[in-house]
Amino acid sequence: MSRVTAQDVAEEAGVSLATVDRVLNKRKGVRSETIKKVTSAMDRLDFVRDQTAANLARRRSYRFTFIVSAGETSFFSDIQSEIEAAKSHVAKERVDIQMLAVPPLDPQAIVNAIERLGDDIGDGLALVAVESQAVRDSVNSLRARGVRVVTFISDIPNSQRERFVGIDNVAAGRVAGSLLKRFISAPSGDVALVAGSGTLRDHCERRMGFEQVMRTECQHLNVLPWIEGEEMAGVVEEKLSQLMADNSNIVGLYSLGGGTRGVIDTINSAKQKISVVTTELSKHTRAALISGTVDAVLVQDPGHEVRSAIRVLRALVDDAPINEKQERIRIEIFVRDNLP
Amino acid sequence: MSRVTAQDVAEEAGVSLATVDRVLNKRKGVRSETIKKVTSAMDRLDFVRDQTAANLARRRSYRFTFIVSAGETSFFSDIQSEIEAAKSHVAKERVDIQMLAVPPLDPQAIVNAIERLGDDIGDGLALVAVESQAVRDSVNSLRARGVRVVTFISDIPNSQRERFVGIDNVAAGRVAGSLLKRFISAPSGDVALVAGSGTLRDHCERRMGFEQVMRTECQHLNVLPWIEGEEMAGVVEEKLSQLMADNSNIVGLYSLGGGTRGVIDTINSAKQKISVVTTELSKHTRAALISGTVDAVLVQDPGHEVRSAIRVLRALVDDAPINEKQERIRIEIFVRDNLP
DNA sequence: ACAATAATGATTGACGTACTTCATTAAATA
DNA sequence: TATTTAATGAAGTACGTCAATCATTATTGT
Repeated sequence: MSRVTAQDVAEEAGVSLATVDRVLNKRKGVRSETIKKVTSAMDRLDFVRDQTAANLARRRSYRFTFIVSAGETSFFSDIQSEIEAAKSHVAKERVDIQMLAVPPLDPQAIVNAIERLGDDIGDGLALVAVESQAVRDSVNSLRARGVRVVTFISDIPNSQRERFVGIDNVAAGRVAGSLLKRFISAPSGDVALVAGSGTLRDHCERRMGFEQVMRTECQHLNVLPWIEGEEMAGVVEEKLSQLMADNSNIVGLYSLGGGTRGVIDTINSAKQKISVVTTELSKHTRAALISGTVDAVLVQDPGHEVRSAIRVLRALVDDAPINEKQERIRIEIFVRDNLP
Repeated sequence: MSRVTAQDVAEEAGVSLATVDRVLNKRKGVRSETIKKVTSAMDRLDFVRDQTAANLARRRSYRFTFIVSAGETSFFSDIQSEIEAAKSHVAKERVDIQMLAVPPLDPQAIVNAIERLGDDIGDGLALVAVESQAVRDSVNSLRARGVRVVTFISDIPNSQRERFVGIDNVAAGRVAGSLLKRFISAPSGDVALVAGSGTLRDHCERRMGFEQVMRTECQHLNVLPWIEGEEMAGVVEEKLSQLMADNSNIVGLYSLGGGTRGVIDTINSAKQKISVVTTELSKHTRAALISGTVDAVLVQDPGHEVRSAIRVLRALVDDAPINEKQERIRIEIFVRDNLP
């Protein structure tokens, strides 16, 4: 009925509790045949060590730092509130989380933040990375100090970060492309592309994926030069209305980053029927989905990403296996009818 | 540096550890003003009780039972292997899980299984429900005995189950409808509907959602009488080829349950270009997505559902709050480019 | 065969909370 | 004021594992 304890294993194996403990924690000073006796007893009894008791005894607690962009987009404020929510939740399990918001698109700000934190950074760092050699170096030196590092939402390949928690942005772009391909029923026409900034890796990757599909599978569609909206609704609105005035045959649009509100406003006041795919669930995109202005929204779930980053960091610290299926961040597609 | 303990709270509040404990566990015999002293001390010190230590001291362990359909569909074998995987994972946290597979579509089998288990069912049950008064009664009497019950994948409304872990099937049907609506570029035509069995609540609900959208938004499309495939590829194949022979203008198809393999085989050997939406990620649907036979697949993630059911049961036993966002099961849409 | 070394046993005190018992003090009632 | 009742304190044991210490055996090499 009650659980099998290390004491039970000791009795079954005919050794002392101390020896079982030595085996359990891989300490030296046990003959290999004794180890075998103990492990086989564990198998027979179906022993699983009680992780909670172990953590308690080890007085292990985890301290993780999140460094995120302080951008005023709804996506990053969602991320921040998800971190806050997760923080109070995992506090019960001896996990302590601190969050730092740094100016967006500023590699030096990240480096400085890491510098300033010093050892206070704790056992692990989840970082919304910006591609730059300085950040890469900073990450690598953290790893050398034994701090576990995961990149978060935006990756830095070729660094020693141990894992990337986020979506495959090239694939996201491809999804947008193949959805638009199916949504557009016109035999030919132009497709507009609205992005935030060319300096953001994830935006570039999405664009790449999107154009890949357009080029190879949609010869009947012509992708117009992209609009850089600088994440500001006003700028997007101005540039996009200009583009639509110049091109009367726009049949599709993919908005792959910030500034989606500007896109929606512009399309709403236009007369053409355009198939639209955008990014991020916000008040505006939801309303646009429901009204039919937008056909689909591609999303990465911030809550899932935050919780996943924490679980991954914890597994890294514990040298425990990672549940790949659980930690894969999905590219979610929302249409009007599966809105949460 | 180190965590705040109940002892620290006692000192801060100027009371004894015993009193803090009484407050913490809501035991009686403490004046309300003393309670206030203690809780305010907790706030000041930012105390969070260590759940792991608490569970250890309480010698609380959880025992949950899963009763699932033994159907040979890939979906249920996925579910079963996810339960197995979760089982070994949560064993470390004093959660013990047993799984029972019962013949599908058989209410009596469920009732008998519950009967036979008796108290061995443990603290909670996750049940792939079949609608029937006997099952409803069985669930209700479990609840009366203090066993926490969640329905799983398929719900029994009007029972005393405390929660349903699964997707909104009506919404799933609507998603299929609004995707097909966008995918079909022909100005008019017929739409085929393939289901497993009319006795399955989730299939009926999906059909309802689908027809809702078709009726209200797709007057140009004509939904043909549905095909009941009884979850067998052969039956589906036969009936569907007949249907396609009789109706030369089929432009869309929604396969909402089992037997998807038969659908795919039939379509592959047909010449028409049909827009297709199906359910469940399997070897076959993946291949069909990649080859372009199928345009989109609607999925509920079995791994997420299993883990969610366990977390929910645990929260119910602990009287802890449930993280609604985390536990909402999504209707996932897969196209060729976001396949996991 | 003897010392030197390696392996094992026995014991103990954490870790932070739960829960009980018994003693003590304060407040409410007669 | 005496007496009952309620509130609080003090102390201890338990949960299952970790980790350290010291004593006791086995197992080596010489």
